[in-house]
Amino acid sequence: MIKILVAEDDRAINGLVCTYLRENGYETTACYDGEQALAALEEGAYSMIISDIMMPKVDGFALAEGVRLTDEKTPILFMTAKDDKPSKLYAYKLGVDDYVVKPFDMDVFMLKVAALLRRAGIEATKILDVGNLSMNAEEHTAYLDGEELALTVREFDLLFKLLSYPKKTFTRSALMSEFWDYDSSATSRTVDVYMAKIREKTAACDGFDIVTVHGLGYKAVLK
Amino acid sequence: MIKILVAEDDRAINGLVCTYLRENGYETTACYDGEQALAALEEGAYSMIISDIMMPKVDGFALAEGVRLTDEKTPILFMTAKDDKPSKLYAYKLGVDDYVVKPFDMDVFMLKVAALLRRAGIEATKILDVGNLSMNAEEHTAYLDGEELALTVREFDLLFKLLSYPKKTFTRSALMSEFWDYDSSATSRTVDVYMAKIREKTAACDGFDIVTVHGLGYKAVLK
DNA sequence: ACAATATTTTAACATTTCCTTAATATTTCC
DNA sequence: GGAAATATTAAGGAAATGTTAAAATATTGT
Repeated sequence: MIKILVAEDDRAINGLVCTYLRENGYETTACYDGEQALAALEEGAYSMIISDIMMPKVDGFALAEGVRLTDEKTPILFMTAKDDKPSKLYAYKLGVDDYVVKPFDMDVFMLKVAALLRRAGIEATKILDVGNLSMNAEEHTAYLDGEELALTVREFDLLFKLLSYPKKTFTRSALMSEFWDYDSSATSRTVDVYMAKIREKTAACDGFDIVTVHGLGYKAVLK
Repeated sequence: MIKILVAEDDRAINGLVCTYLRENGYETTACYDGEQALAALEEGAYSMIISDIMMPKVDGFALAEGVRLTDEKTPILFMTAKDDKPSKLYAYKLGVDDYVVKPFDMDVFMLKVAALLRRAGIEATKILDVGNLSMNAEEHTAYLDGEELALTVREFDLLFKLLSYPKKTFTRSALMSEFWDYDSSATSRTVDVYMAKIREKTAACDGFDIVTVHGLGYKAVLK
């Protein structure tokens, strides 16, 4: 059973969204300000968070920021009247997954919800911020202290994967089967060379370390 | 994700149990009487049912009886203040798998839950908490009082195995056939050296002891 | 199509970590 | 007390990983 938290102070819109979600088989919890939402999140586990930006007490940005402190994976969808670029950029920087501008079409909205959930099952968020490093999987770009950090495709994929699941150890074969062609005959030692490369290029990163787990593989640990 | 249904009318106890379960990686649904529990069971599939005996509307016995009409497998664990023999006998007769008497120690309780799931053939949680030691098989990490405890792969595997089946004695050959290559020529004495290592590294653990069973092998006992 | 450039992969050697053994000390069981 | 099992330690060797450079392969620009 998929539980979705809906934070929106306009009760008419909140009710409408919840109704649609329930009709599509989701379980919903309605909150009418950010404070309520944070309280609800402490109570139970949710598969997704849908939130307005402008809300009493705690706004959507603060809510998203609070959630991302402890939870990098749960998809967050913003629905808002603010169609300005700075708000969008700020939202994505906070780790929000998607952004719909009111008024929106409910059918499209439902498709977005489904897509986000699907992706959450497979991959984490598209945007990653770890200390002074920021990665964007959509654009395949990385920024270190605001400066673009040149990473090759393989380097990017490997680093993004490790940082998407901090502390989780990945074996060389797991990484290779994900990023290398099926018929690739490359040695698993190739991964080692990339880790050396990544370590060298991210030496100035202050948010994490690439740690080798002897006998298993590699992991990223936040610090 | 493993979903567990918790049926208990005392909301404080229900909440406590759910919190612990969630902290150990399970998904929980709280019900406050037997009727609610039966309704929830019709709604979705659960890997396990934890229930009080004395509850409003439909009591634990009736709940277990109802479940066993159509479902012989799902483990049922009773937690109750009734420590009388007739109740226990009746419970086991109905097909209840285990029975804990309140008040109970939460760490022992969690191990019981893990053991029941394992016996039912349901892949257990990857998280193990015993006293001040916490192990995560997914991350292959161990924490002692919050500090990371460095364990090699072998050490981790052996300790995790012993703690997964507390009180069960493992022979050296059983452990070696599980964690060593089949063509490994290592002496079974090697296990002894690992036990010494593990004992040394877990000396500050307050939840268990690694005990030698003379002539057989080793086991972990909770304390 | 070609050269220039960038990326990927391999291979060789250096280094580190871990596993195993063996020798000795201690405990358990009869 | 004595035999067998287990505890303890340190050291040699095996295996895994780090590092570097060069070869192989892709990619790009002209």
